[in-house]
Amino acid sequence: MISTQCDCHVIHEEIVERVKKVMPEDENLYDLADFFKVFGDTTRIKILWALSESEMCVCDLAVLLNMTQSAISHQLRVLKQVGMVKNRKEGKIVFYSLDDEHIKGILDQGMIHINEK
Amino acid sequence: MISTQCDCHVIHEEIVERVKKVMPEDENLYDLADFFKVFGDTTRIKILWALSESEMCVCDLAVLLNMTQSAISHQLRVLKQVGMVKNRKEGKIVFYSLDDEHIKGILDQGMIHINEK
DNA sequence: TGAATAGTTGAATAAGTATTCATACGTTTA
DNA sequence: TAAACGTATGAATACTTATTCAACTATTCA
Repeated sequence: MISTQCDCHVIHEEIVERVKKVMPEDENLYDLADFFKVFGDTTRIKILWALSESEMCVCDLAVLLNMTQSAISHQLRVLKQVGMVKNRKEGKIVFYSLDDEHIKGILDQGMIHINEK
Repeated sequence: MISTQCDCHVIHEEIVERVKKVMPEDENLYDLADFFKVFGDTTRIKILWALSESEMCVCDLAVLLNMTQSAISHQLRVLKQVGMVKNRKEGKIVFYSLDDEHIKGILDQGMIHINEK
């Protein structure tokens, strides 16, 4: 037992029990946090936003974001691992594009939200 | 100029220019990443999910999440700073609740998304 | 007033992560 | 085949951040 620092949860027992029942499984909440974590980085946000507009190669993205190819490549790897982008090879050039039709919607909704605040 | 490692962006100049035009301001994208970053932590996700069900005091949350009051308190501070939760005091007890009606919708949408994958 | 309770806070620690650098890989072209 | 190009990758570094610990505030109650 970690948290027995105070006793008011005994008084609020009904509330705590009720909330406990509607809480999703720990594993799902962990996955959910991991999902949002991907959007919690400016570089990845920019890459996703760019790709929502057009397929682009690594070099294009590096120029667009004014960053090194290496940094972009590392982040593309993260995005591919979580299934948000896919790629195709054309000679030496690797073109990346979105692999999830919900991405733009999520970005848009987030943007609407922060503009409301 | 950071990224002049390759030249294919010259060939793709039209694409890069077009994407550049639709990209939101850097500041907005930074804010957007910060917004999602809040959801990118299991503890905060759990707190938000719990509060979406019921107002709760710090102690209740600590018991529910099996964490120390201190850890919960620190995260509640973060959530309050970004305007996601508010609190009211009743004697010694501080009750927290959601201060943003979109939170539950965003959590739900995220959950639907990861369950689809 | 003094002890107990609920919560907050600052500093320290530990864990995670974004970028850089150097290098390696695969493809094209001279 | 050698050089050049576009990309990927591993290790190192620097930075961020979640939790813990100890101390502190504010409120209640005996």
